[in-house]
Amino acid sequence: MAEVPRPSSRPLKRNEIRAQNEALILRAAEKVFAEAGFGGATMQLIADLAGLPKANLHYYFATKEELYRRVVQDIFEIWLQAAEAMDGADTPAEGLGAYIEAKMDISRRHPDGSKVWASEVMHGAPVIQDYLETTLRDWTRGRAALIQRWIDEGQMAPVDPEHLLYMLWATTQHYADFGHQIETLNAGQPLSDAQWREATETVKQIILRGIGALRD
Amino acid sequence: MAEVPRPSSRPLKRNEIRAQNEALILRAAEKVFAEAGFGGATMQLIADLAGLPKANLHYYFATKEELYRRVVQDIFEIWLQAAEAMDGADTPAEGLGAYIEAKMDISRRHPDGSKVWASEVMHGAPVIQDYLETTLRDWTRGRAALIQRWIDEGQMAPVDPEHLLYMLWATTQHYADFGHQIETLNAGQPLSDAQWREATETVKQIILRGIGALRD
DNA sequence: ATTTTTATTGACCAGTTGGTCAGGAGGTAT
DNA sequence: ATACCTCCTGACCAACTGGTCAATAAAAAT
Repeated sequence: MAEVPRPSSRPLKRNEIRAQNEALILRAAEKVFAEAGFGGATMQLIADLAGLPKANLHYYFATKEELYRRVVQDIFEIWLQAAEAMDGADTPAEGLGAYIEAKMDISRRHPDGSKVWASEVMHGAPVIQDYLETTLRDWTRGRAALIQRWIDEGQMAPVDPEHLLYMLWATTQHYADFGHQIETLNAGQPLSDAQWREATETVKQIILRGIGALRD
Repeated sequence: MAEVPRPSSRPLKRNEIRAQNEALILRAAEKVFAEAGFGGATMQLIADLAGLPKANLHYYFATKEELYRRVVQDIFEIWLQAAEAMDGADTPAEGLGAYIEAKMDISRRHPDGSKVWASEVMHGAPVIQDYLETTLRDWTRGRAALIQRWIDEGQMAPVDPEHLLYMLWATTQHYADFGHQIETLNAGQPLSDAQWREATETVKQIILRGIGALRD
């Protein structure tokens, strides 16, 4: 594995050193955890990818699990932020369309984070169970209520809001989590800009039409 | 972990012993691989769950990887078989509807296998890459052609067939792979019969309507 | 009955892993 | 300058892992 280069090499202040090394380690950890899973990842691999001695990792992150937890939290934060695209929209087509676009964009830009999250949930969420039960549950309830409002207003068909949300998550995250499979079926090539656009449009079209949010 | 009991305890012929122990080990392995990932799974854990000494596992499966490969192949076979539900259908509503139902059923009955597959693909398909490039690629091409035929016949809207397939996989498998998350959001309870039916119907409705395969 | 093949298992091993630690280097404040 | 705090790292270790093996039991074939 090639090392991740440091952004620059001018003299560093202490604040910067900490911030920079943590970021460096987190980036390497995200990749290694995504590729090998928690159990398959080793601190040595992460250290090599970050270009630091293993002992240095333990200086910034006491345990492998602490490092892992940070990686999982980071992707969760990114998703929460993307969810804001859904608020402030008047119509389902607008709100859900923007949410789909935001999540597809994240799948493209943070495939490793998505995989780590998927892996964590698949294994029973041993380290982020509390997030599921608090933040995620609240978030889901709120958005389900928003969707229900749209249904009550006659702006979309009466579908179960939670299952609709699951469908959005499943479909968008699939492009990150199963990216390798998609790439293999795409003649071994990563999706091009145009293909990502087509994927996003297809997903939007099928779902928005499927819930009767498109006038046609 | 509690042991998986042997089906019966009458005197066994050699054929039966082999078949029974392999099945016993495979079932335990599927569960452990699903819960811990390949790297996190240990032969000792699998042995304990199967109720056999670890050395006995190595008698039937030479290496951990060989055992793992068998687990992955098994779920793949199950999915291929389910795909036949799609053939012989005259309309997209019929064919895709049956396929969705079959895949939802598998997600419910074989959640562990689905997770192992997902994990394998997420980590770059190190042991089943050839399957992706041969069987899966051929299968996908064939079904995409079938969908394209439906489009050409005017039986459904012109959506990209491959992205539609990805959407079917993503949505149905999500109920297995992210089952823990769904359960957590469902007040910690597994989905009931009625909830599984509602999930299946919601998925079918949104997708079939989304591709214009439902007359309404 | 005896030989041969298959199945079983406790004990063992070499390699790897997460994590520790003492000692030193390098900024920062006084 | 010097005392102090943060940062760095090679060497080390106890625990665990996949896998081996020789000895034994059980069944099948002769």
